[in-house]
Amino acid sequence: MRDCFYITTPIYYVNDKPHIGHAYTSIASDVLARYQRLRGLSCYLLTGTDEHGQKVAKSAEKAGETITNFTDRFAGNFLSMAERLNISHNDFVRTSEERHKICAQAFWRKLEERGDLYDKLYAGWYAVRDESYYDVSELVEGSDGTRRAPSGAEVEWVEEPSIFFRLSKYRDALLSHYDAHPDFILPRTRMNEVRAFVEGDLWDLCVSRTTFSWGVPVPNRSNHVMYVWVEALTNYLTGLGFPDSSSSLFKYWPADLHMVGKDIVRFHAVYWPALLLSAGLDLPRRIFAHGWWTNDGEKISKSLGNVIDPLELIASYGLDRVRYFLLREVPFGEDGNFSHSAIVRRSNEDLANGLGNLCMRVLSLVERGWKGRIPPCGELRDEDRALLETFRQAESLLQKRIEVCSFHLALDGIFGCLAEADRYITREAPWALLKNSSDKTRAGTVLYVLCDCLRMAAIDLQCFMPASMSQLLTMLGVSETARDFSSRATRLEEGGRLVDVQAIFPRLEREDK
RNA sequence: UGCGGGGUGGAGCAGUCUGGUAGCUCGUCAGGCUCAUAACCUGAAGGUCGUAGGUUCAAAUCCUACCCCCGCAACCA
Repeated sequence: MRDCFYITTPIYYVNDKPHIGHAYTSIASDVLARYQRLRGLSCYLLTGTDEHGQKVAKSAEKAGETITNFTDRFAGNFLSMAERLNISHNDFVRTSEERHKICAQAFWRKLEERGDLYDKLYAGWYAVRDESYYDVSELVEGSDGTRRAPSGAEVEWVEEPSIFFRLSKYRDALLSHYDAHPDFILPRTRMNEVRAFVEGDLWDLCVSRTTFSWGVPVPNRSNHVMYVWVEALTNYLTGLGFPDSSSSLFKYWPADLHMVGKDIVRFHAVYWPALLLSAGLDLPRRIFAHGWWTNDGEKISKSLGNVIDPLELIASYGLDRVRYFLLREVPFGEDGNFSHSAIVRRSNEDLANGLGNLCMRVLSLVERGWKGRIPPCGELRDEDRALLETFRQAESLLQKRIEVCSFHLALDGIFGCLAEADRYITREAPWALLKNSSDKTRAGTVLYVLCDCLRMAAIDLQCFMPASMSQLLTMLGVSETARDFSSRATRLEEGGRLVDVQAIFPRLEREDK
């Protein structure tokens, strides 16, 4: 088995400030990265910004800034978002960087060497706004009688010398790859969409532009810049030092997972694999396309003014509640609805009443009866072993679910164990045992079992809520070096001292909004 | 028209791929506990799983037809 793992987020387009969708993609990727690291794999997580294209150039102009100032400013926003979200990325690629230019151009030469690029005078309908060409069959008539792209963008007849990539040549190779790797694109519905697209007519892709210059120049063709998508996708290689194959990072290729939003599946599942085949590089192992958020049932859009700022959410609720909510509330891959009442409810029911309260009821008894030291574990009864076994077995279930990005089920499984622990403590009633000095040994055993279960749950939950679970593990006296999955099999040290016990996830006031 | 998503007890959802006693959270009602973050535990009421056919020993789950709801200018995960 490979001992390393490579996960990427998309590179975010720097045209505006980060919103909940960017945060969502990054958090999901981060959970996976942390999970793999806790399993002992060396995991590389890459994120960054996409800074080229006519739209950025125009936005900068509109803002009265130089392009460099403009992109610095917005890239800074995305970088600081990553920090505020506690994203454990290893690198942050900006496509305006020199190393990216080197990478994209080297990649281009590979396509050229393969003979997959050719010149052709392009004559057709072009939408400036989409930076995309459209076949006449795709055009629709607008209400004013003009021709428009499917997106509604105005199109104009353009004739320009262009460079094409032989995408059509890779149609069969793509289809057989999909056949051989049914989990290449998840969820399955997205795979079906992609397959339908490829099974239809797959045209060659126009991959250069001469109408603007804010992009990576095509090698030896100074008046052409690369089509943004072809260039942008190569960021996943830039991050590993491509084309320097001696780079120590190159062992991470191919990517184990490209995390993307459902809107950019086609670029990742069709164009990118075809380009990689042409360049003679291995294909990524998986592409996961997640869904979108609505806000109180409404589509999120700037014109409706209901954009959700992730930084405001963190300020209101705290980071780990937000991370938990986003991944627990909705089956990953589907669209979901955000509302303030929903995040308050999740926080209170699951985190405060469930996990937080259980911790407090266990730890306060330990403080009271054993002066804050983990009690000795006496003879285990069947019910004790059963609970411990529940938590031990949770690991394999967690793995299966994380493997396919079923975050909501992964969390549900862990919280199901915690609910079992709540039933156990009620049944065993250690507070009652504690009243009788002859039963203290038994009470200690029950609490020991519970502390050990909390330890395992906290280890499992670290990837979702790193800061709070680190706090909990510290509280339990678990050393920094005993918090990975291999430590799960060890036992909590008897007599270990609890540290700084306090309520995690205090209840939130219900917000009726 | 088309494309995509969805219709499961009062609310929000899971389960549908791989058919086999209809499940979760919230809410309601009745008990219990009193260690705990007014938390926790037990029990109850409440659903012909959009409709109609079909396949099957068996269908929320597979097949067919139909009905209804949401989204589809731009920005955008």
